[in-house]
Amino acid sequence: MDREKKKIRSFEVAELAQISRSTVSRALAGDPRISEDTRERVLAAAAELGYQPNLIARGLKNQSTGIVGVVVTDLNNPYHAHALQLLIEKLGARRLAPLVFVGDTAEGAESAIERLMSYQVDAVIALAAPFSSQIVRACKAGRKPLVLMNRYDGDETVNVICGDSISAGAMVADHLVGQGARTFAYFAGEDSTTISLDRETGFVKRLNENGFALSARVSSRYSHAHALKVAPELLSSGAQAVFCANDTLAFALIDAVRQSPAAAVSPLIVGYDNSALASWPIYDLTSVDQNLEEMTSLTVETAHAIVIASDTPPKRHTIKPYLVERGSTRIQSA
Amino acid sequence: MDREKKKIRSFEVAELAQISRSTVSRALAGDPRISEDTRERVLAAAAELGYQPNLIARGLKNQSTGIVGVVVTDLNNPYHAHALQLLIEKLGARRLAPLVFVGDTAEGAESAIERLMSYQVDAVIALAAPFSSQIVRACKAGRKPLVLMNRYDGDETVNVICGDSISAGAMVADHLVGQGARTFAYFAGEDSTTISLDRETGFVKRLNENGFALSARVSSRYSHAHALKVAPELLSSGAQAVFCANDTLAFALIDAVRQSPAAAVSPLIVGYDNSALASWPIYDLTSVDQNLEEMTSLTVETAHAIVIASDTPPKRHTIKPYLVERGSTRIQSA
DNA sequence: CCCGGTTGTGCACACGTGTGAATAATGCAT
DNA sequence: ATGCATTATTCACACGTGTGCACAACCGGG
Repeated sequence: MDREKKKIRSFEVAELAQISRSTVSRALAGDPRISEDTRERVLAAAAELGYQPNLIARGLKNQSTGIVGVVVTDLNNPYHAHALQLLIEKLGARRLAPLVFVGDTAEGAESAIERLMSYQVDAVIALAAPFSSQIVRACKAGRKPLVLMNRYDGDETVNVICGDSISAGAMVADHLVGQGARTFAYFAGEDSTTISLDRETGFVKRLNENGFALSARVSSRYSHAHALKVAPELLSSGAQAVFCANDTLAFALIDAVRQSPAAAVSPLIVGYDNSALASWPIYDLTSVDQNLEEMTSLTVETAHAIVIASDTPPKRHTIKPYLVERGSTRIQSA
Repeated sequence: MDREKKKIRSFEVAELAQISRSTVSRALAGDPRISEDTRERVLAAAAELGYQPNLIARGLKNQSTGIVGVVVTDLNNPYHAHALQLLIEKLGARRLAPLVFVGDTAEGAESAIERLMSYQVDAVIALAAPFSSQIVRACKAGRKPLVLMNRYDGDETVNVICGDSISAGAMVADHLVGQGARTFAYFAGEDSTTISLDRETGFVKRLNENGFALSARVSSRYSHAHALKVAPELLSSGAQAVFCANDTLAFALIDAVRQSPAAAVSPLIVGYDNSALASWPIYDLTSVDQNLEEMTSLTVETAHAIVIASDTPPKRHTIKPYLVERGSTRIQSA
């Protein structure tokens, strides 16, 4: 074996191809000024040595590293984990590399951004992150383009890719009314982000248009245990249908119904995120699918456009979600 | 506002502090040759300008970027997602930055490693990745130190941090015997990795030592849907206790019992990974906890040691898992 | 023969940092 | 005053790459 091949720089390739280093660089970049036969010779030499360009050096010279910072909050939430996976895959397809940080607290997010700056990332993607105001401020201070996914901020100068929560709420209202429900409740999450509120307002607005109103509203932290504790309060309202801000809340609500000593008939229940668990027969939960596939595609596409041309004007996109109907909103046979 | 602060290099700091650039570098690095008052002046200037060193340039010069490549397979598996989150947090605490790639296929893993090489990562962490042989080969070719987490390979030259699957299997056997079970089955996963097999051999060995044997064995892919389909075959064996290679398989088995028309008594069931869902009342599953907290700590510690001193000899560590007992292995009152 | 145009290649610099070697500054004893 | 030791600072180079500009080679037409 070639025990001592230590480092293979463009210099070694040039040496083997009997040619200057600049020509190697141009040949690999596809510069038309290089003749066809020398290009072939360079490619052969590069392949033989297994040359891989040093992207750190290239990044220093080009002032563009091809690294994209990704800030995420809680990977224990399967929805975030799935989104991150899709982002990583789609970034990779465009030859971008994701530097991932967890910012689950305000100062954590801020320090994550600072470190991303030090690594000269070409752009930052913030994934459903609270503390968006800190992130926006930090990115603006460092002149780094920012793409907010599923979070939006008043600022008009940042890119935003967002689900259409208002029409999702309306869609759910229509579905529940169509299934025959007449009294409605909303199981809210703790966060006061615009996105989360939009789901509720879209829901309530469409209910009103159909001549109905919200008869109960309970909010909980986004944990199964806590949601399970407050769910009985919601059930005591006797609403025939409940829209939950989150699949986790919906699962807890279903569990609460099952634990309830009075074997009352379950309300119709709709969740949000269409996580894997929703399709399991034990829950069989009707849920709103945010179309993460398309959302992440658009996010990466936007980030890529910025990396290519840094003067790309900020875009604001909206993704249409769709409803996946399952057993939890089917009229009970009994 | 300082609209045109454009770039702040160490040069600008030197200029403000009326001093040379080298002195700035040494002052920030804590070189004892720098006098105390000039150091203070440098720190003040750096703070005033908000100077953040360019880690790309530093990486080029020092031949050490502080970037660690992380290869993961499936973030939709909550166990992997949780592990990744812990890894990211602990790497950050040691001022290392994770460049994350998904290698869910053999050639995907290989290309991920190649890209990591191009970015001159200081080390590679492979997280429960199949195709470990390709990864080991690629890292060896690029002279990159590798830490395998929860996967091990015959190769003695790579670092390995692994759960003690054999003793976990024994622990489960003891627990089930103690709960009064007399006939046993194993619900296996599809993969033929040593780790997965060790769980079974540890289990069977301890059963034998106690005078029992395995009466049934069924294997399935690691998806809820597929496991649900093959579960009845396992149930038909009539075993009083089932050890599952995975929480996912255990959940599917529980679902299968519930769907079963013959309202037979459920066997005692034990899972593996202690995922969040296991603690939900609806499953209340006894499960083996691999102690991810400690496992990720040790993984990062090992990677860090390599970054500091690249001649650190390869270590092989084993983490003791523990059993979390819940309702699924409690003797039924009925 | 000379000159302008075309084509292919090489020289030298820049990106921002860390660091060995050299230099200036200072104290101290001769 | 001068030589020597110690200290504080600066000079210049290296890391590996891309690229503007100069330059060589060649060719054809006047």
